[in-house]
Amino acid sequence: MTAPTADELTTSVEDYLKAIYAITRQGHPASTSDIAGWLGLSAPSVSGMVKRLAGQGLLEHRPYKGVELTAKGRRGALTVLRRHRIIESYLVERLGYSWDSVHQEAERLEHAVSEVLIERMADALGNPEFDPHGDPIPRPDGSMAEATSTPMPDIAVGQEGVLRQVRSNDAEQLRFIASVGLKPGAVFTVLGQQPFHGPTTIRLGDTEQVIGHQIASLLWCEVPGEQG
Amino acid sequence: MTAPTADELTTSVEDYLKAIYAITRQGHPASTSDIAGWLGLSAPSVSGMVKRLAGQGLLEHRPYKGVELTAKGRRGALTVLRRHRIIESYLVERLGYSWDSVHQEAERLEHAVSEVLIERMADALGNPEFDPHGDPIPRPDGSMAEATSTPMPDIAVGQEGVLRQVRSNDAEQLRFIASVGLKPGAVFTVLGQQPFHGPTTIRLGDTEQVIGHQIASLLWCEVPGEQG
DNA sequence: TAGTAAAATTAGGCAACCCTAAATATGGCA
DNA sequence: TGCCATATTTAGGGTTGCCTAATTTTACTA
Repeated sequence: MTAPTADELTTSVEDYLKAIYAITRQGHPASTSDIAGWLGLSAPSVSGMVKRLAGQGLLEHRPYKGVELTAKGRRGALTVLRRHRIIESYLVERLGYSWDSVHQEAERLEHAVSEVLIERMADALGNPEFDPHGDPIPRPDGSMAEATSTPMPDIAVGQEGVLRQVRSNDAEQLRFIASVGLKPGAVFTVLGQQPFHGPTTIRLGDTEQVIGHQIASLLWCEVPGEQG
Repeated sequence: MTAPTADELTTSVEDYLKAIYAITRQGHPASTSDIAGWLGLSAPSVSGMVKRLAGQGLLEHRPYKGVELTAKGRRGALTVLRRHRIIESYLVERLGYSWDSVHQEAERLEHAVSEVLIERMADALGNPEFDPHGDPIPRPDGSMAEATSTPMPDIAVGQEGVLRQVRSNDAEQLRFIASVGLKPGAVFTVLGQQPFHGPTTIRLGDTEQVIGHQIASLLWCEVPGEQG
């Protein structure tokens, strides 16, 4: 009894949870400097906040080792993530934002929006499972669809892929992409990927194509058998 | 040159400006306790904040006398008010909120929304001049349409009025309102108004009607000659 | 294993805002 | 005109969160 969870996290707390969630996705605990870098804060600020959050039961802190989210912290992070991605989806679908300009707006709104509004937006959109960036949207219960597509530059060399979505509204770009023979459903094999945002080389039918990073990262592809 | 205005007011500051704007609408300066009452804060808190806001050039403070907005302060207040009313309009029009449930949501969003988003929502709605409560929406330049209708309980006794809008989506309520002979365009005279949210008595044609406050405040009316 | 560079934490401060208690100014009434 | 209730402001504190400087821990390397 007494103060059960007192939800209502502050903007700062929500940002920390999101950051830690994103960092720990990689599998290892989040270090103080990881978090500081992610949020653009000084390490001592993070140290202090981490202590407070651990005190609230939102994360587990092993001093000098790093932090991980508790179940409660993860719940908070997923709630914010759902808000963020629903907002992005809504702004793109209903208010004409381009998918690459919504982030900043969502970043501020996600802390101000009520659960009711999020669910109304979600309903209005037909409860989408993926946002305009192709990232899966956490469901209200915290579960999430498997991410099934990947930007072309992230596909391992040698892998075969199927183009699923072209993330651009730019007529010029779309025309170029079509001109090299790529359209949703196209099957290709990745032959090479230069590092440092270099071009991707693919075999498409009988031809080889070299695709610059800017374009390649608009091409979201499914890699057969990638799922668990 | 140098720091021109450094816009970006905090949530608190925006709330103070809105409150002071609303209070000073009545013509007289806003007293510390008026503001405290409006915002639900202690008088000393307001005293302190007033000093800070005056320092920022947002309002003029005559100690022990009260405060008024400067041009800069008024601009801030009208910006927030525009945001608030556009948001309310959008939520009602596009996301199925009832006009009496949007206030709280708008109260939080108005501090998080960008100017771009507000203008997109406004465009999507066809740049409305009035919000779902009948209040005029400040234009981006700060000007505002004249408010031409008033809720029935706010009409002075003896005044004649014309029903312009029934602010309800509730079928029951609409049926009741129609049953007493009221429909948009109906002309009536206010015979009495009990205080403390008491009923309004009107003459409508040959009959007298007593209308409870809940219903009466849904009835937005035009009072001939009220405008300037 | 000692030594040191990097990472993390502690110390000490600051700004925004809010609060209660204590002092002070105002303005109306006797 | 003087007194007093009321309104306002000043004093003194607390919290959240961020920062820089100093200290401590860790972990890698010689």
